[in-house]
Amino acid sequence: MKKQRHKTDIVSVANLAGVSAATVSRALNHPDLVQPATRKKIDQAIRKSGYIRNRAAQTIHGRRSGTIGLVVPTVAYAIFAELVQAFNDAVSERGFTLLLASHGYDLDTEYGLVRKLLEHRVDALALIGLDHSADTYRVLREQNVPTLAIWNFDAESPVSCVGVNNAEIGGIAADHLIMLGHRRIGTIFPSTGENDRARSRKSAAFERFRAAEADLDETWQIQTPYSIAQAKDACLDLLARQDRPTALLCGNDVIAQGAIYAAVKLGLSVPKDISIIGIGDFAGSAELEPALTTVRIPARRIGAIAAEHLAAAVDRAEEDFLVRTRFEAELIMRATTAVARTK
Amino acid sequence: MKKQRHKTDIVSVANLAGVSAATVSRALNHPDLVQPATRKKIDQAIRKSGYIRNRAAQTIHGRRSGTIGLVVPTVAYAIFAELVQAFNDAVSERGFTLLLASHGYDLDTEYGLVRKLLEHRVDALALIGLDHSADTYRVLREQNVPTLAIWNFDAESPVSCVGVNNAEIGGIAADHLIMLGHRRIGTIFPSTGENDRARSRKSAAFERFRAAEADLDETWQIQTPYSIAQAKDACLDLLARQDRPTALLCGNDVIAQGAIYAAVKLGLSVPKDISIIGIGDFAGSAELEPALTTVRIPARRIGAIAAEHLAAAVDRAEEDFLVRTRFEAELIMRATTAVARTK
DNA sequence: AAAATTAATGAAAACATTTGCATAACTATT
DNA sequence: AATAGTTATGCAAATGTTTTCATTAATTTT
Repeated sequence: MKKQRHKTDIVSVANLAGVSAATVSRALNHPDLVQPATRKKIDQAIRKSGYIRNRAAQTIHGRRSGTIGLVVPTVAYAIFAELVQAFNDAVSERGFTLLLASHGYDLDTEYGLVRKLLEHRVDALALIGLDHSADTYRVLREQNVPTLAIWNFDAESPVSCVGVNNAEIGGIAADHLIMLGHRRIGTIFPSTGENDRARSRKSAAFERFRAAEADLDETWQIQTPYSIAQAKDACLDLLARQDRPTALLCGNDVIAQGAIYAAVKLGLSVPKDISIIGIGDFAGSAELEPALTTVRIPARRIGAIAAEHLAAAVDRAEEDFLVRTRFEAELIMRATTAVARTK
Repeated sequence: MKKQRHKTDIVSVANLAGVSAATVSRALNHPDLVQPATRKKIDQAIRKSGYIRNRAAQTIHGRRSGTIGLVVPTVAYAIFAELVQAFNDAVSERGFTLLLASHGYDLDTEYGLVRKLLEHRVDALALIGLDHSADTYRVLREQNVPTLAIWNFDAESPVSCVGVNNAEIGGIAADHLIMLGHRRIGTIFPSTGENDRARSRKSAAFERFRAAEADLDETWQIQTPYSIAQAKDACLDLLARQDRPTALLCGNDVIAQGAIYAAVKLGLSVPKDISIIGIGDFAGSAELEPALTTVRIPARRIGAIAAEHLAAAVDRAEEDFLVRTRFEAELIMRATTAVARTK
């Protein structure tokens, strides 16, 4: 065989089956409208010719593209991997395919990605958080594609959202440390410039700490990206000092993991010498030794519900899609926090 | 404003700019063919109308769809998250968008996903490993879409591949343990039924162990999915026994991580009481305490090169795309393995 | 058995774009 | 100044589907 490229489109299938293209189309989309006998002929023709429908042609005709876009900061770290998986599972179960894009925490890049996904005529679009450029919000409004912000809940969000209240989460984590008697507190957060999740958590936590008149020594407040290696590194410096905090609030579990490793490496006992609390409760956090105390964000459920909302909006062809679903965060007390020792 | 849905297609832009649709198309695709002045008018019209090109229409016309498909078993665990990220970065950099699908280690599901991606007319397609159903291989051959298997290298692979030799990797890991004097060996692998990576590693390792006349007590060989929690669980049983191996070879770093936690939890010292070696060298493995000895698979580089190959194949519109790139695996000695104690 | 209804199929228009060919308006050459 | 060559643009065909409308065939009703 020379070139198998004898374009196998719907009319070649129709010819092979001895029917019209319209009938083939119907056999595929509304099988009940075509006689079983013809359907069988068509099935055989399809099988024989190795025909695969052209989704682009359907899309152009005005049908759904059958794709849903998801834009995340990154998928490399556990933070979003679980979410992506859950979202993809749910979306896929409903017959959609996922278009994935990641911007590395840069909101201008994100705008470009959103445009690209819109060029592909995604039927719906999910973003992470509510921090997005004005351009992004504008284009989403103009195109009127069902859009949903995943991860944080905000009763006044300009677009639909499914997630948790990050300020509350920061509060929960802070309260836990305060309740255990900690008054010398260190925090490790990523840059909060273009990350509303981290920003809300951090400022809420600081508020509580200040109200409790905790010592928030400047040098105990570190900034590091979401990376185990970098968090561990940063913590090695902090924890090696004689004058260190008694508790560490970490922006998320990845950072907390780094912090724990740093402590173990330095021979410090967690939680006796230092209490550590994370945020997220990612896969693996429960298995850490010692097991991580953290505030659980139900990533899988959030991802699944988000997908469900969007798929439903597409199916119902909703004009003005707007839902806001709030998930409750929950303190998961494990083994990395303990009552503060009186110094 | 009532409904912004005054379909803003290329002709409405053309009208607004006072030119023909063809000219607008050219301004977008071959800017050098249209006069700067007209280009400017068109730019303004586009800006004003909020026009976003319809990729589906281009695709249908025979142009590239601008998408590349990636089918993975899962993205939830660190195993593939890094790879997906690297692949996506590289693909995106070259102007493509990623269509992601995951099948949860089920090759029939995988076939369905591949078909779906082909319906979307992906310009190229990447799969993980070389274990795929006959249907999958057939449809890929028929459609003649540049396809590439990521993760393992095989000089006789039926499709292009970029990766490592998993048998070699299994050998490297086994040799390391043997060289350290271990003769009582436990292994923890996932089900090798539909996973050629694990299968190759495992059988190669067993070969070496047998050649060294190691004790491979049946009850020391465990099967568990790629999950920290389940691996830890399984290891708790194994390591609690009086009669336990002196070294553990883990199917990958995720499993190894679970094994380490199990050992720590039982108060065993790694590597004094038990040596543990992983495979993969995922993000975070170096930071573990104790740091994990493992065989490095350069996931990021593999993902990037894979994307590069595919993008190039698309750009050159290659008829018969076939490349095979081998990456060398490398033993990374860290702190979880040590010389076997004479019992 | 004729008329009316229903079921199955086909012809053709529509979808949003790209591109080959044709045309018109310049610019350069003699 | 007439001709040839170039450049910028428009027209219309083509891409692979779906769907409306029309037509024919089969079935039911009278």
